[in-house]
Amino acid sequence: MPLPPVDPASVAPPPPSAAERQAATAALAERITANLNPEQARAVTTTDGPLLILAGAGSGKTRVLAHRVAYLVGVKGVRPWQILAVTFTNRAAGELRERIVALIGESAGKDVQAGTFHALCARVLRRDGEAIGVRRNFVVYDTDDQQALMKQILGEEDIEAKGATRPAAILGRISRAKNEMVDPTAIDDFIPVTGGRVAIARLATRYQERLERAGALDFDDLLLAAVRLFDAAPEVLARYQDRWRYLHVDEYQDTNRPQYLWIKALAAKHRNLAVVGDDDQSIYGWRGADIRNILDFERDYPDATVVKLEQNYRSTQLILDAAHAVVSRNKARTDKKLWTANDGGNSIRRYEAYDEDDEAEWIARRIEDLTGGRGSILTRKADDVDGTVRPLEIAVMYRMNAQSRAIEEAFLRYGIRYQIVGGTRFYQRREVKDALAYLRVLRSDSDVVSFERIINVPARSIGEKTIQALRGAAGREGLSTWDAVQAAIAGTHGLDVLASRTRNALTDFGILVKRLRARVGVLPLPELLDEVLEASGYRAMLADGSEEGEERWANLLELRAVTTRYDDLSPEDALDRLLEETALVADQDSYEGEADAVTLITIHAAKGLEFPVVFIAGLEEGVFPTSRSIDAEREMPPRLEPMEEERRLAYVGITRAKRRLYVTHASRRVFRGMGQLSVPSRFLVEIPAELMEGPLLVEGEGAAGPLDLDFVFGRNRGGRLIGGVRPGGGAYRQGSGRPGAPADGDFRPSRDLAARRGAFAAGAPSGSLASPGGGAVSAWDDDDAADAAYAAHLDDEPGRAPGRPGAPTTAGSRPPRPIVPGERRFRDGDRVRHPRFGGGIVVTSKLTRSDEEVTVVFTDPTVGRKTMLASIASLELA
DNA sequence: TGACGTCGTGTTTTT
DNA sequence: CACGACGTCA
Repeated sequence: MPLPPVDPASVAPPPPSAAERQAATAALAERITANLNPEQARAVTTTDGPLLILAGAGSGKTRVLAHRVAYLVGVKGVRPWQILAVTFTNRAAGELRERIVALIGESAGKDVQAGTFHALCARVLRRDGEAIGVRRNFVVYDTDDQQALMKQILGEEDIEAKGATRPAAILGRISRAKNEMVDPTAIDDFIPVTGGRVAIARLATRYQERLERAGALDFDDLLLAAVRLFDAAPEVLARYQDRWRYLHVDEYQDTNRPQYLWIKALAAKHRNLAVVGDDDQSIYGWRGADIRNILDFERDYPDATVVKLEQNYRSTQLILDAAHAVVSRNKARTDKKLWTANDGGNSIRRYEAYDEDDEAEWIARRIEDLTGGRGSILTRKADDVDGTVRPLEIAVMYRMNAQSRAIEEAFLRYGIRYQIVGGTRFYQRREVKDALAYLRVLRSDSDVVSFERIINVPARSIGEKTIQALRGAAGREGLSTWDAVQAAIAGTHGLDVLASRTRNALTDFGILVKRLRARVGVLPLPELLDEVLEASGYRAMLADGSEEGEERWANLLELRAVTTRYDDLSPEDALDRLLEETALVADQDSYEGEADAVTLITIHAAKGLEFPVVFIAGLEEGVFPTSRSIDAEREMPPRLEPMEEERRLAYVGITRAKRRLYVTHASRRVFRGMGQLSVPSRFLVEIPAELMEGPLLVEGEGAAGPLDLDFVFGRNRGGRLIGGVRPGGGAYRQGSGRPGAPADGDFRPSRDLAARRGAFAAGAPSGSLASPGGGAVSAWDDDDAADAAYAAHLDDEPGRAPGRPGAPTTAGSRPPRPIVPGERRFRDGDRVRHPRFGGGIVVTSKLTRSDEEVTVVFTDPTVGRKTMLASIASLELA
């Protein structure tokens, strides 16, 4: 702990007696554990030896970690820098550090080593990597860089890059081998191509050679090299073992083999290893995470103390019940159940949308209600959160980034502030990568990928042919890329065939780089960046008056702002740090908890976050769970792990919600430009009906029903079943009996599209529901049955039964709503069509003396929001 | 060489 | 749809 400076003039107090010191420490220990439950306290005070903390979602594990560090420092007298905390994301590391600082103060807190595996390994390698031949100034190649490199190799090997020979696909196989710690240059893995087969080992060999020559490590190599270093250089390992005596690993269930071995090596000497994790939240299997690492912890460390944190402080019991109902279907998991002292909570609200735009609109309207926004139909407080929620308390989560687009568009139309986390990551934007590539070129002669990235950006007439000549010469003559450029300028090393025009261009480029290099270490980093952008002509290139150029320039200014963060370092160190950190930082870390905006985020990226209100969109078979997991399940023999991982992902998503959860799905969705019909996700079905408004399960039609359907997804008006989902995942549909219409039978949702269309046309849309009132209702109408009932209740409209009797029986058509004098013809949420303005949705509608005033938000953004009189505008229900 | 159009193709999640 | 590969023309 920091001590106040000693004033020599003052009389030093007598040193405290041993007894006094002991009492003070005990008091501190008391204070640290005061606000913890007994299990949390045990996790905090069990400081020595291996410790496994099984921490369920929302059980306060970050709290435990932070308090544990405080306890180590304050009570056990451990020096802050002897404590290592490894997290999975930079954001988690930052949060943890913040919490620690809050507990033990800035000066001690900042010395605690907290970071991701990748960042820590990079740091270790930067310092000691030379022992295994890793250059001190290595660069980290991200996915883009790797692909650029692999593309080169495929070109040289004359392999057509498509399908399984796409750079990404090949790199995926190489990465998988590395994650399993199999040497990719020696694997027996081939891709069949027309007229032969491609050996992955050969491409991997080339790839590793290139990385080596470029002085680069990819993400996987960062971990592998760090493990290799500890293995090959015991004295280096010993140094780190003695420095980091108290080890903590967060999200242990997500560690892969190299990470496991790295931490195991570090822990081998002092054995003070505390790992925190939850097998139910293991969602990175596709990246090599090995759930066995946590399941086998007790086998690895037989003397381990095991603490289970099962009290949840985040969510309502209802939300926990829903989450548990889903995840407990998994076979591979340790049995456990979270509980909470929080109240029961609101039902989960479900909405079946017509398509993704309708889904997005519905979410936007719900958010208006929740926040009391301008279009809100709620004037009364209907439950604990409605009308009182701030945008920052809301998150919309989805399975894949592509889903955010429709939601963004709706938010734009509704004027809802939002922030997107993830997606196109900032440091992956072209202009940002270009600028960073310039900076990397200033630091390295050999970074081919960066050289090739910028050598002709902005255009300086150095084309593909020239680049290939340079590359060829570098390979042939063993030159660095920079030396190859010099050789081309001088016309040596067989590079004397280039036209004088290109030689001039190269000369100019060489002068530019030299000039900029002379400024490194002289100019402060932000000014160096200015100089780079100016001298290279990059700024001029963007200043073409286009909107795009402006946007890109704005991004570069943002990058410039980042460079000012390293003001306290020397310009040279600042540059190196920038390059290091930008390679290892994802945009996930850009999540701003403070901005008053709705958060749009993938479930993966949302892990570790919590929100009072959560929407999960796109709960459809094929989207969530993904079609890949469904395909895997259908393989012979079936592979069940992908589906179990999807289920865990659903669990993670649900448990992000503190008070209110909304789940949505669409009955049709445009995917890669093509409309697809969708069936509700099995995860929706797995949530017990009584926890949801708008139950999916129809009574008496469960798995044991006569048709052996997992659930029924629709009935026609007569209450006749129109289809359902088979236990194996296939779908069943009932024929309409009409001539020409398909007959009863099974079909496969993801393959037999024609059959699905048949099912769709046969009776009713896929999402028809039995309403709470018992009548049949078509949910692609607009709001689902529960929603309609809810709205009816709020509107206090007599004679409006829930579920809107008289629902259509034929897809696409809709009975006209009768015009009743003195009664509103349009209701909030109605989809309408206007001859000139196209389709839209009614936002508000109110009766005037003699007419009805309808406000409609049209789908066409150029039309926007319009208020019109129902008697004049030829507005029709769509 | 570079600008521009057409065609084909693939799609999760991220350090 | 959105992006990259490839072909054509200036």
